[in-house]
Amino acid sequence: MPTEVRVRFAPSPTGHLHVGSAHTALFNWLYARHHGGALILRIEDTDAERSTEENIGSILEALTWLGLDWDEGPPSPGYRQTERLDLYREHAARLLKAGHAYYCECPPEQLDAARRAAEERKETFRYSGRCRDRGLSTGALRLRIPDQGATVVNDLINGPVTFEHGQLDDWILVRTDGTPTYNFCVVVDDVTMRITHVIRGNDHLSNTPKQILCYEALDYPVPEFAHVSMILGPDRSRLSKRHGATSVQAYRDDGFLPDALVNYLARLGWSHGDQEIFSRGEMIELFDVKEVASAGAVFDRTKLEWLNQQYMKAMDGPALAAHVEPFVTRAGLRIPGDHAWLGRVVDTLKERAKTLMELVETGRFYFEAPASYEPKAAQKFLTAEGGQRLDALVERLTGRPDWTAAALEAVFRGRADALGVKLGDLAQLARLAVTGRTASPPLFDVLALLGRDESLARLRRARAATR
RNA sequence: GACCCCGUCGUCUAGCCUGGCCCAGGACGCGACCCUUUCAAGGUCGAGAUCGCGGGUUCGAAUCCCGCCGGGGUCACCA
Repeated sequence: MPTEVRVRFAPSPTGHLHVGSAHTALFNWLYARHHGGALILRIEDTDAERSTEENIGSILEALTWLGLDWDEGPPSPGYRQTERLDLYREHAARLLKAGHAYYCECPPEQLDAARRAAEERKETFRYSGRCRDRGLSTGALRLRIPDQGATVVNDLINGPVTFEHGQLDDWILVRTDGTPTYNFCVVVDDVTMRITHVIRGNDHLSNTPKQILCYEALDYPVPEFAHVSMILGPDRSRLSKRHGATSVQAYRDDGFLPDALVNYLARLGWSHGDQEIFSRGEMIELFDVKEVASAGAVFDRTKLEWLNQQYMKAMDGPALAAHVEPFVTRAGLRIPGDHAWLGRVVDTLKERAKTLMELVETGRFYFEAPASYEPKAAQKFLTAEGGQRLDALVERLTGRPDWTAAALEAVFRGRADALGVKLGDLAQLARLAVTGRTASPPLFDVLALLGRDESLARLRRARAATR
Protein backbone atom coordinates (compact mmCIF):
# COMPACT_ATOMS: atom_id res chain seq x y z
CA MET A 1 0.00 0.00 0.00
CA PRO A 2 1.51 3.33 -1.01
CA THR A 3 1.96 5.76 1.83
CA GLU A 4 -0.63 8.46 2.03
CA VAL A 5 0.47 11.88 0.86
CA ARG A 6 0.78 14.29 3.75
CA VAL A 7 1.75 17.88 3.09
CA ARG A 8 1.79 20.90 5.32
CA PHE A 9 1.48 24.65 5.25
CA ALA A 10 3.39 26.26 8.08
CA PRO A 11 2.97 30.01 8.35
CA SER A 12 4.53 32.04 11.11
CA PRO A 13 1.95 34.44 12.54
CA THR A 14 4.01 37.58 12.25
CA GLY A 15 1.55 39.33 9.96
CA HIS A 16 -1.36 38.83 7.62
CA LEU A 17 -1.39 36.03 5.07
CA HIS A 18 0.88 37.22 2.26
CA VAL A 19 -0.18 36.35 -1.30
CA GLY A 20 3.15 34.57 -1.68
CA SER A 21 2.30 32.39 1.29
CA ALA A 22 -1.18 31.86 -0.10
CA HIS A 23 0.49 30.73 -3.32
CA THR A 24 2.46 27.98 -1.57
CA ALA A 25 -0.54 27.14 0.61
CA LEU A 26 -2.55 26.67 -2.58
CA PHE A 27 0.05 24.39 -4.15
CA ASN A 28 0.13 22.29 -0.99
CA TRP A 29 -3.65 22.14 -0.97
CA LEU A 30 -3.82 21.16 -4.64
CA TYR A 31 -1.20 18.49 -4.16
CA ALA A 32 -3.00 17.04 -1.16
CA ARG A 33 -6.39 17.07 -2.85
CA HIS A 34 -5.03 15.66 -6.10
CA HIS A 35 -3.53 12.71 -4.28
CA GLY A 36 -6.36 12.27 -1.82
CA GLY A 37 -3.86 13.08 0.89
CA ALA A 38 -3.94 15.33 3.91
CA LEU A 39 -3.03 18.99 4.36
CA ILE A 40 -1.72 19.81 7.80
CA LEU A 41 -1.73 23.38 9.04
CA ARG A 42 0.98 24.19 11.53
CA ILE A 43 1.61 27.49 13.22
CA GLU A 44 5.27 28.36 13.59
CA ASP A 45 5.03 30.67 16.54
CA THR A 46 8.38 30.16 18.23
CA ASP A 47 9.17 33.81 17.66
CA ALA A 48 7.33 35.10 20.68
CA GLU A 49 8.33 38.67 19.86
CA ARG A 50 6.47 38.90 16.60
CA SER A 51 3.82 36.18 16.80
CA THR A 52 0.37 37.29 17.84
CA GLU A 53 -2.98 35.70 18.42
CA GLU A 54 -4.57 38.23 16.07
CA ASN A 55 -2.29 37.19 13.26
CA ILE A 56 -3.15 33.54 13.77
CA GLY A 57 -6.83 34.38 13.53
CA SER A 58 -6.25 36.49 10.49
CA ILE A 59 -4.32 33.76 8.70
CA LEU A 60 -6.95 31.13 9.41
CA GLU A 61 -9.60 33.52 8.22
CA ALA A 62 -7.76 34.25 4.99
CA LEU A 63 -7.25 30.56 4.24
CA THR A 64 -10.90 29.87 4.93
CA TRP A 65 -11.94 32.72 2.69
CA LEU A 66 -9.77 31.31 -0.08
CA GLY A 67 -11.46 27.96 0.42
CA LEU A 68 -8.20 26.19 1.29
CA ASP A 69 -9.33 23.78 3.95
CA TRP A 70 -6.95 21.74 6.07
CA ASP A 71 -7.38 18.26 7.45
CA GLU A 72 -5.36 18.69 10.60
CA GLY A 73 -4.44 21.81 12.48
CA PRO A 74 -5.98 24.60 14.53
CA PRO A 75 -8.25 24.91 16.33
CA SER A 76 -7.22 21.40 17.41
CA PRO A 77 -4.42 21.57 19.96
CA GLY A 78 -0.92 20.39 19.17
CA TYR A 79 -0.39 22.27 15.94
CA ARG A 80 1.47 25.24 17.28
CA GLN A 81 5.15 24.96 17.84
CA THR A 82 4.86 26.51 21.27
CA GLU A 83 2.75 23.52 22.25
CA ARG A 84 5.38 21.07 21.08
CA LEU A 85 8.38 22.13 23.11
CA ASP A 86 8.68 18.73 24.82
CA LEU A 87 9.07 17.07 21.46
CA TYR A 88 11.98 19.33 20.52
CA ARG A 89 13.60 18.72 23.88
CA GLU A 90 13.38 14.95 23.47
CA HIS A 91 14.90 15.07 20.03
CA ALA A 92 17.65 17.39 21.15
CA ALA A 93 18.52 14.97 23.95
CA ARG A 94 18.66 12.12 21.49
CA LEU A 95 21.03 13.96 19.21
CA LEU A 96 23.23 14.91 22.12
CA LYS A 97 23.34 11.37 23.41
CA ALA A 98 24.18 9.94 20.00
CA GLY A 99 27.01 12.42 19.66
CA HIS A 100 25.44 14.21 16.70
CA ALA A 101 25.07 17.37 18.69
CA TYR A 102 27.21 19.18 21.21
CA TYR A 103 27.07 22.17 23.48
CA CYS A 104 28.78 25.37 22.54
CA GLU A 105 29.61 28.18 24.90
CA CYS A 106 31.14 30.60 22.50
CA PRO A 107 29.86 34.02 23.54
CA PRO A 108 27.66 35.69 20.95
CA GLU A 109 29.89 38.76 20.92
CA GLN A 110 32.81 36.60 19.94
CA LEU A 111 30.81 34.96 17.16
CA ASP A 112 29.69 38.33 15.94
CA ALA A 113 33.26 39.53 15.86
CA ALA A 114 34.31 36.46 13.90
CA ARG A 115 31.42 37.02 11.54
CA ARG A 116 32.43 40.60 10.94
CA ALA A 117 36.04 39.61 10.43
CA ALA A 118 35.01 37.03 7.86
CA GLU A 119 32.99 39.67 6.16
CA GLU A 120 36.02 41.97 6.08
CA ARG A 121 38.01 39.28 4.37
CA LYS A 122 35.09 38.70 2.01
CA GLU A 123 34.68 35.13 3.10
CA THR A 124 31.70 33.11 4.16
CA PHE A 125 31.39 32.91 7.90
CA ARG A 126 31.33 29.42 9.29
CA TYR A 127 31.33 28.47 12.91
CA SER A 128 34.86 27.34 13.76
CA GLY A 129 33.81 24.25 15.66
CA ARG A 130 35.76 25.44 18.67
CA CYS A 131 33.43 23.71 21.13
CA ARG A 132 32.99 20.53 19.12
CA ASP A 133 35.06 18.30 21.31
CA ARG A 134 35.09 20.18 24.58
CA GLY A 135 32.42 17.93 26.05
CA LEU A 136 30.51 20.88 27.48
CA SER A 137 27.22 20.30 29.27
CA THR A 138 25.65 23.72 28.90
CA GLY A 139 25.26 26.37 26.25
CA ALA A 140 23.71 26.34 22.83
CA LEU A 141 23.27 22.97 21.18
CA ARG A 142 24.85 22.61 17.75
CA LEU A 143 24.48 19.91 15.12
CA ARG A 144 27.73 18.28 14.08
CA ILE A 145 28.02 18.52 10.29
CA PRO A 146 30.38 16.11 8.52
CA ASP A 147 33.47 17.90 7.23
CA GLN A 148 33.61 15.90 4.05
CA GLY A 149 31.09 15.13 1.38
CA ALA A 150 28.01 16.83 0.11
CA THR A 151 24.26 16.65 0.51
CA VAL A 152 22.02 16.55 -2.51
CA VAL A 153 18.51 17.93 -2.36
CA ASN A 154 16.45 16.09 -4.94
CA ASP A 155 13.98 18.85 -5.47
CA LEU A 156 10.81 17.96 -7.35
CA ILE A 157 10.81 21.34 -9.07
CA ASN A 158 14.47 22.33 -9.30
CA GLY A 159 16.01 18.91 -9.82
CA PRO A 160 19.08 17.75 -7.87
CA VAL A 161 20.86 20.56 -6.03
CA THR A 162 24.21 19.81 -4.45
CA PHE A 163 25.60 21.51 -1.35
CA GLU A 164 29.17 20.83 -0.21
CA HIS A 165 29.41 20.22 3.50
CA GLY A 166 32.33 22.60 3.55
CA GLN A 167 29.78 25.35 2.91
CA LEU A 168 27.63 24.42 5.85
CA ASP A 169 28.44 24.93 9.49
CA ASP A 170 27.43 23.40 12.78
CA TRP A 171 24.16 25.23 13.15
CA ILE A 172 22.33 25.82 16.38
CA LEU A 173 19.48 23.48 17.25
CA VAL A 174 18.69 24.85 20.68
CA ARG A 175 19.55 28.26 22.00
CA THR A 176 21.31 28.89 25.29
CA ASP A 177 17.97 29.80 26.82
CA GLY A 178 16.67 26.37 25.88
CA THR A 179 14.39 27.42 23.03
CA PRO A 180 14.66 25.47 19.78
CA THR A 181 15.49 27.23 16.54
CA TYR A 182 13.31 27.32 13.49
CA ASN A 183 15.27 24.83 11.38
CA PHE A 184 15.24 22.31 14.18
CA CYS A 185 11.54 22.67 14.91
CA VAL A 186 10.73 22.24 11.24
CA VAL A 187 12.59 18.94 11.07
CA VAL A 188 11.09 17.57 14.25
CA ASP A 189 7.60 18.70 13.26
CA ASP A 190 7.75 17.40 9.72
CA VAL A 191 9.00 14.06 10.99
CA THR A 192 6.52 13.67 13.80
CA MET A 193 3.66 14.84 11.63
CA ARG A 194 4.72 12.23 9.06
CA ILE A 195 4.99 14.79 6.28
CA THR A 196 5.82 13.09 2.98
CA HIS A 197 6.27 16.15 0.79
CA VAL A 198 7.59 19.52 1.88
CA ILE A 199 6.27 22.11 -0.55
CA ARG A 200 7.48 25.56 0.44
CA GLY A 201 8.97 28.79 -0.84
CA ASN A 202 12.17 28.86 -2.80
CA ASP A 203 13.80 30.95 -0.10
CA HIS A 204 14.08 27.80 2.00
CA LEU A 205 16.11 25.86 -0.52
CA SER A 206 19.38 26.94 1.10
CA ASN A 207 18.20 25.66 4.48
CA THR A 208 17.30 22.27 3.15
CA PRO A 209 20.71 20.55 3.28
CA LYS A 210 21.03 21.54 6.94
CA GLN A 211 17.67 20.00 7.62
CA ILE A 212 18.41 16.84 5.66
CA LEU A 213 21.54 16.33 7.75
CA CYS A 214 19.39 16.64 10.83
CA TYR A 215 16.93 14.04 9.57
CA GLU A 216 19.84 11.71 8.96
CA ALA A 217 21.36 12.33 12.36
CA LEU A 218 17.98 11.47 13.84
CA ASP A 219 17.85 8.42 11.58
CA TYR A 220 14.53 9.46 10.12
CA PRO A 221 13.41 9.11 6.51
CA VAL A 222 13.88 12.30 4.51
CA PRO A 223 10.70 13.66 2.88
CA GLU A 224 10.46 14.83 -0.71
CA PHE A 225 11.05 18.52 -1.28
CA ALA A 226 9.55 20.95 -3.76
CA HIS A 227 10.62 24.57 -3.63
CA VAL A 228 8.12 26.83 -5.30
CA SER A 229 9.26 30.05 -6.95
CA MET A 230 8.54 33.28 -5.20
CA ILE A 231 6.11 35.97 -6.21
CA LEU A 232 7.88 39.11 -7.33
CA GLY A 233 7.13 42.81 -7.53
CA PRO A 234 7.50 44.77 -10.77
CA ASP A 235 11.22 45.21 -10.03
CA ARG A 236 11.58 41.44 -9.76
CA SER A 237 12.50 41.45 -6.09
CA ARG A 238 10.33 39.52 -3.66
CA LEU A 239 6.85 41.05 -3.48
CA SER A 240 6.57 43.26 -0.42
CA LYS A 241 4.46 46.07 0.99
CA ARG A 242 6.80 48.41 -0.84
CA HIS A 243 5.16 47.19 -4.06
CA GLY A 244 1.58 47.66 -2.86
CA ALA A 245 -1.03 45.34 -1.43
CA THR A 246 0.42 42.01 -0.34
CA SER A 247 -2.10 40.51 2.04
CA VAL A 248 -4.91 38.25 0.97
CA GLN A 249 -7.40 40.33 2.92
CA ALA A 250 -6.34 43.46 1.08
CA TYR A 251 -7.49 41.80 -2.13
CA ARG A 252 -10.66 40.62 -0.46
CA ASP A 253 -11.36 44.16 0.72
CA ASP A 254 -10.65 45.55 -2.72
CA GLY A 255 -13.44 43.37 -4.06
CA PHE A 256 -11.78 40.32 -5.51
CA LEU A 257 -13.56 36.97 -5.47
CA PRO A 258 -11.72 34.15 -3.71
CA ASP A 259 -12.12 31.89 -6.74
CA ALA A 260 -10.51 34.51 -8.96
CA LEU A 261 -7.56 35.00 -6.62
CA VAL A 262 -7.06 31.25 -6.33
CA ASN A 263 -7.23 30.83 -10.09
CA TYR A 264 -4.76 33.67 -10.56
CA LEU A 265 -2.33 32.30 -8.00
CA ALA A 266 -2.54 28.84 -9.52
CA ARG A 267 -1.44 30.23 -12.88
CA LEU A 268 1.63 31.78 -11.32
CA GLY A 269 4.25 29.14 -11.99
CA TRP A 270 1.81 26.55 -13.19
CA SER A 271 -0.12 26.10 -16.41
CA HIS A 272 -1.98 23.53 -18.38
CA GLY A 273 -1.77 24.18 -22.09
CA ASP A 274 -3.50 27.38 -23.09
CA GLN A 275 -6.15 27.21 -20.41
CA GLU A 276 -6.54 30.29 -18.23
CA ILE A 277 -9.69 29.60 -16.26
CA PHE A 278 -9.89 26.55 -14.06
CA SER A 279 -12.59 25.40 -11.71
CA ARG A 280 -11.32 24.02 -8.41
CA GLY A 281 -12.10 20.55 -9.61
CA GLU A 282 -10.10 21.00 -12.79
CA MET A 283 -7.18 22.43 -10.88
CA ILE A 284 -7.18 19.52 -8.47
CA GLU A 285 -7.40 17.03 -11.28
CA LEU A 286 -4.71 18.59 -13.45
CA PHE A 287 -2.22 19.92 -10.89
CA ASP A 288 1.16 18.34 -10.41
CA VAL A 289 4.08 19.95 -8.52
CA LYS A 290 6.51 18.43 -10.96
CA GLU A 291 5.09 20.70 -13.64
CA VAL A 292 5.57 23.84 -11.62
CA ALA A 293 8.01 26.31 -13.15
CA SER A 294 11.13 27.21 -11.22
CA ALA A 295 11.35 30.83 -12.32
CA GLY A 296 9.92 33.63 -10.20
CA ALA A 297 6.72 35.32 -11.33
CA VAL A 298 5.78 38.99 -11.21
CA PHE A 299 2.42 39.66 -9.62
CA ASP A 300 0.21 41.37 -12.19
CA ARG A 301 -2.84 42.98 -10.70
CA THR A 302 -4.23 43.83 -14.12
CA LYS A 303 -4.49 40.21 -15.07
CA LEU A 304 -6.02 39.39 -11.70
CA GLU A 305 -8.63 42.06 -12.43
CA TRP A 306 -9.42 40.49 -15.77
CA LEU A 307 -9.85 37.09 -14.14
CA ASN A 308 -12.00 38.60 -11.43
CA GLN A 309 -14.28 40.06 -14.06
CA GLN A 310 -14.47 36.71 -15.80
CA TYR A 311 -15.62 35.15 -12.55
CA MET A 312 -18.11 37.91 -11.83
CA LYS A 313 -19.56 37.60 -15.33
CA ALA A 314 -19.94 33.86 -15.01
CA MET A 315 -21.81 34.15 -11.74
CA ASP A 316 -25.58 34.54 -11.71
CA GLY A 317 -27.07 37.70 -10.27
CA PRO A 318 -28.31 36.45 -6.91
CA ALA A 319 -25.06 34.63 -6.16
CA LEU A 320 -22.99 37.65 -7.06
CA ALA A 321 -25.34 39.91 -5.13
CA ALA A 322 -24.43 38.10 -1.93
CA HIS A 323 -20.81 39.09 -2.48
CA VAL A 324 -21.76 42.62 -3.49
CA GLU A 325 -24.00 43.45 -0.56
CA PRO A 326 -21.27 44.13 2.01
CA PHE A 327 -19.60 46.48 -0.44
CA VAL A 328 -22.82 48.45 -0.90
CA THR A 329 -23.15 48.81 2.83
CA ARG A 330 -19.54 49.76 3.24
CA ALA A 331 -19.98 52.52 0.66
CA GLY A 332 -22.63 53.94 2.96
CA LEU A 333 -25.49 53.14 0.60
CA ARG A 334 -28.87 51.58 1.30
CA ILE A 335 -30.36 48.89 -0.87
CA PRO A 336 -33.85 50.05 -1.94
CA GLY A 337 -35.01 46.59 -2.97
CA ASP A 338 -34.88 42.94 -2.02
CA HIS A 339 -32.23 40.39 -2.78
CA ALA A 340 -33.79 39.47 -6.12
CA TRP A 341 -33.76 43.13 -7.12
CA LEU A 342 -30.12 43.44 -6.20
CA GLY A 343 -29.45 40.32 -8.23
CA ARG A 344 -30.93 41.94 -11.31
CA VAL A 345 -29.05 45.16 -10.66
CA VAL A 346 -25.81 43.26 -10.34
CA ASP A 347 -26.50 41.45 -13.61
CA THR A 348 -26.43 44.79 -15.41
CA LEU A 349 -23.18 45.81 -13.75
CA LYS A 350 -21.01 42.73 -13.62
CA GLU A 351 -19.51 43.05 -17.06
CA ARG A 352 -18.71 46.70 -16.46
CA ALA A 353 -16.46 46.34 -13.47
CA LYS A 354 -13.27 44.55 -12.56
CA THR A 355 -13.93 44.28 -8.85
CA LEU A 356 -16.89 44.23 -6.48
CA MET A 357 -15.87 47.62 -5.22
CA GLU A 358 -15.78 49.07 -8.71
CA LEU A 359 -19.10 47.43 -9.45
CA VAL A 360 -20.77 49.30 -6.60
CA GLU A 361 -19.18 52.55 -7.65
CA THR A 362 -20.31 52.03 -11.24
CA GLY A 363 -23.85 51.31 -10.10
CA ARG A 364 -24.07 53.96 -7.40
CA PHE A 365 -27.09 55.56 -9.09
CA TYR A 366 -29.16 52.45 -8.39
CA PHE A 367 -28.94 53.25 -4.70
CA GLU A 368 -29.15 57.02 -4.70
CA ALA A 369 -30.19 59.74 -7.15
CA PRO A 370 -27.27 61.51 -8.84
CA ALA A 371 -26.03 64.40 -6.76
CA SER A 372 -24.80 66.18 -9.87
CA TYR A 373 -24.50 65.79 -13.61
CA GLU A 374 -21.29 65.37 -15.55
CA PRO A 375 -20.51 69.00 -16.40
CA LYS A 376 -19.61 68.50 -20.05
CA ALA A 377 -22.67 66.36 -20.67
CA ALA A 378 -24.92 68.76 -18.79
CA GLN A 379 -23.60 71.53 -21.00
CA LYS A 380 -24.54 69.54 -24.04
CA PHE A 381 -27.83 67.95 -23.06
CA LEU A 382 -29.50 70.06 -20.38
CA THR A 383 -30.42 72.81 -22.81
CA ALA A 384 -33.75 74.38 -23.66
CA GLU A 385 -34.18 71.78 -26.35
CA GLY A 386 -33.23 69.07 -23.92
CA GLY A 387 -35.89 70.38 -21.58
CA GLN A 388 -38.53 70.04 -24.25
CA ARG A 389 -37.45 66.50 -24.95
CA LEU A 390 -37.56 65.64 -21.28
CA ASP A 391 -41.05 67.09 -21.10
CA ALA A 392 -42.09 64.91 -24.00
CA LEU A 393 -40.64 61.85 -22.34
CA VAL A 394 -42.19 62.57 -18.98
CA GLU A 395 -45.55 63.10 -20.60
CA ARG A 396 -45.40 59.78 -22.43
CA LEU A 397 -44.06 57.92 -19.45
CA THR A 398 -46.31 59.22 -16.72
CA GLY A 399 -48.89 56.71 -15.71
CA ARG A 400 -47.54 53.95 -17.90
CA PRO A 401 -48.65 50.62 -16.51
CA ASP A 402 -46.10 48.41 -18.28
CA TRP A 403 -42.79 49.55 -16.84
CA THR A 404 -40.53 47.01 -18.55
CA ALA A 405 -37.35 47.48 -20.51
CA ALA A 406 -39.07 46.41 -23.73
CA ALA A 407 -42.04 48.72 -23.25
CA LEU A 408 -39.76 51.62 -22.34
CA GLU A 409 -37.64 51.07 -25.39
CA ALA A 410 -40.76 51.18 -27.56
CA VAL A 411 -41.76 54.49 -26.04
CA PHE A 412 -38.30 55.97 -26.57
CA ARG A 413 -38.16 54.78 -30.15
CA GLY A 414 -41.58 56.24 -30.81
CA ARG A 415 -40.57 59.57 -29.32
CA ALA A 416 -37.31 59.68 -31.24
CA ASP A 417 -39.19 59.11 -34.50
CA ALA A 418 -41.78 61.73 -33.66
CA LEU A 419 -39.10 64.28 -32.77
CA GLY A 420 -37.00 63.34 -35.76
CA VAL A 421 -33.92 62.54 -33.69
CA LYS A 422 -31.84 59.44 -33.23
CA LEU A 423 -32.59 57.10 -30.38
CA GLY A 424 -29.14 57.77 -29.06
CA ASP A 425 -29.81 61.46 -28.63
CA LEU A 426 -32.79 60.77 -26.45
CA ALA A 427 -31.15 57.92 -24.61
CA GLN A 428 -28.06 59.91 -23.67
CA LEU A 429 -30.23 62.74 -22.39
CA ALA A 430 -32.28 60.38 -20.26
CA ARG A 431 -29.19 58.52 -19.13
CA LEU A 432 -27.66 61.71 -17.87
CA ALA A 433 -30.89 62.59 -16.10
CA VAL A 434 -31.19 59.25 -14.40
CA THR A 435 -27.58 58.32 -13.67
CA GLY A 436 -25.81 61.65 -13.81
CA ARG A 437 -23.35 60.11 -16.22
CA THR A 438 -22.92 59.40 -19.92
CA ALA A 439 -21.96 55.79 -19.39
CA SER A 440 -24.16 53.23 -17.71
CA PRO A 441 -25.76 49.85 -18.21
CA PRO A 442 -28.48 49.73 -20.90
CA LEU A 443 -30.79 52.64 -20.18
CA PHE A 444 -34.05 50.73 -20.40
CA ASP A 445 -32.86 48.13 -17.92
CA VAL A 446 -31.83 50.89 -15.57
CA LEU A 447 -35.21 52.58 -15.87
CA ALA A 448 -37.02 49.31 -15.35
CA LEU A 449 -34.99 48.52 -12.26
CA LEU A 450 -35.37 51.97 -10.81
CA GLY A 451 -39.15 51.81 -11.16
CA ARG A 452 -41.59 54.32 -12.53
CA ASP A 453 -41.78 56.75 -9.65
CA GLU A 454 -38.06 57.09 -9.14
CA SER A 455 -37.34 57.28 -12.87
CA LEU A 456 -39.93 59.98 -13.43
CA ALA A 457 -38.71 61.93 -10.43
CA ARG A 458 -35.18 61.95 -11.81
CA LEU A 459 -36.32 62.99 -15.28
CA ARG A 460 -38.27 65.88 -13.78
CA ARG A 461 -35.31 66.92 -11.64
CA ALA A 462 -33.14 67.02 -14.73
CA ARG A 463 -35.83 69.04 -16.51
CA ALA A 464 -35.64 71.57 -13.73
CA ALA A 465 -31.88 71.77 -14.19
CA THR A 466 -32.05 72.74 -17.84
CA ARG A 467 -31.10 76.20 -18.95
C1' G B 1 31.59 38.36 -1.06
C1' A B 2 30.47 32.85 -0.80
C1' C B 3 26.78 29.38 -1.88
C1' C B 4 22.18 28.31 -4.34
C1' C B 5 18.17 29.28 -7.79
C1' C B 6 16.47 31.66 -12.13
C1' G B 7 16.82 34.09 -17.36
C1' U B 8 11.16 32.81 -24.06
C1' C B 9 6.72 39.22 -26.19
C1' G B 10 5.96 44.88 -20.89
C1' U B 11 3.58 40.73 -17.67
C1' C B 12 1.81 35.31 -16.85
C1' U B 13 3.20 31.28 -19.75
C1' A B 14 3.57 26.90 -23.98
C1' G B 15 7.63 24.70 -26.30
C1' C B 16 13.29 22.72 -23.69
C1' C B 17 13.72 16.27 -20.86
C1' U B 18 12.67 12.87 -26.22
C1' G B 19 16.99 18.88 -31.51
C1' G B 20 13.66 19.78 -37.39
C1' C B 21 6.12 20.34 -36.97
C1' C B 22 8.77 27.25 -33.81
C1' C B 23 11.81 32.95 -38.80
C1' A B 24 8.41 30.66 -31.43
C1' G B 25 1.92 29.33 -29.74
C1' G B 26 -1.82 31.14 -25.97
C1' A B 27 -3.41 34.76 -22.21
C1' C B 28 -3.35 39.83 -19.77
C1' G B 29 -2.38 44.67 -21.29
C1' C B 30 -2.06 47.91 -25.81
C1' G B 31 -4.02 49.59 -30.99
C1' A B 32 -7.74 49.21 -34.99
C1' C B 33 -12.25 47.54 -36.77
C1' C B 34 -17.16 45.09 -36.14
C1' C B 35 -21.47 44.88 -32.99
C1' U B 36 -24.15 48.86 -30.37
C1' U B 37 -28.93 53.82 -27.02
C1' U B 38 -23.69 55.07 -23.81
C1' C B 39 -19.98 52.36 -21.34
C1' A B 40 -18.70 47.71 -21.08
C1' A B 41 -18.85 42.70 -22.61
C1' G B 42 -18.19 39.88 -27.08
C1' G B 43 -16.01 39.06 -32.07
C1' U B 44 -12.10 39.91 -35.83
C1' C B 45 -7.44 41.74 -37.02
C1' G B 46 -2.74 43.85 -35.53
C1' A B 47 1.77 45.68 -33.12
C1' G B 48 4.91 43.25 -29.60
C1' A B 49 10.34 37.98 -28.21
C1' U B 50 17.39 38.63 -32.84
C1' C B 51 14.24 32.56 -27.18
C1' G B 52 20.03 37.10 -21.56
C1' C B 53 25.06 37.21 -24.32
C1' G B 54 29.22 34.60 -26.70
C1' G B 55 31.27 30.24 -28.36
C1' G B 56 30.78 24.99 -29.58
C1' U B 57 28.25 20.17 -31.18
C1' U B 58 24.99 19.16 -35.46
C1' C B 59 22.86 18.98 -42.14
C1' G B 60 19.74 21.65 -38.46
C1' A B 61 19.39 24.51 -31.56
C1' A B 62 14.80 28.24 -27.84
C1' U B 63 15.83 22.99 -27.25
C1' C B 64 22.41 19.52 -26.16
C1' C B 65 27.65 21.27 -24.13
C1' C B 66 31.02 25.21 -22.27
C1' G B 67 31.99 30.15 -20.73
C1' C B 68 30.16 34.80 -19.46
C1' C B 69 26.56 38.45 -18.01
C1' G B 70 22.20 39.92 -15.52
C1' G B 71 18.39 39.33 -11.69
C1' G B 72 16.87 37.11 -7.24
C1' G B 73 17.40 34.16 -2.73
C1' U B 74 20.27 32.40 1.50
C1' C B 75 24.18 33.05 4.58
C1' A B 76 21.60 34.88 12.77
C1' C B 77 21.54 31.80 19.75
C1' C B 78 14.86 35.51 13.18
C1' A B 79 11.21 32.61 11.06
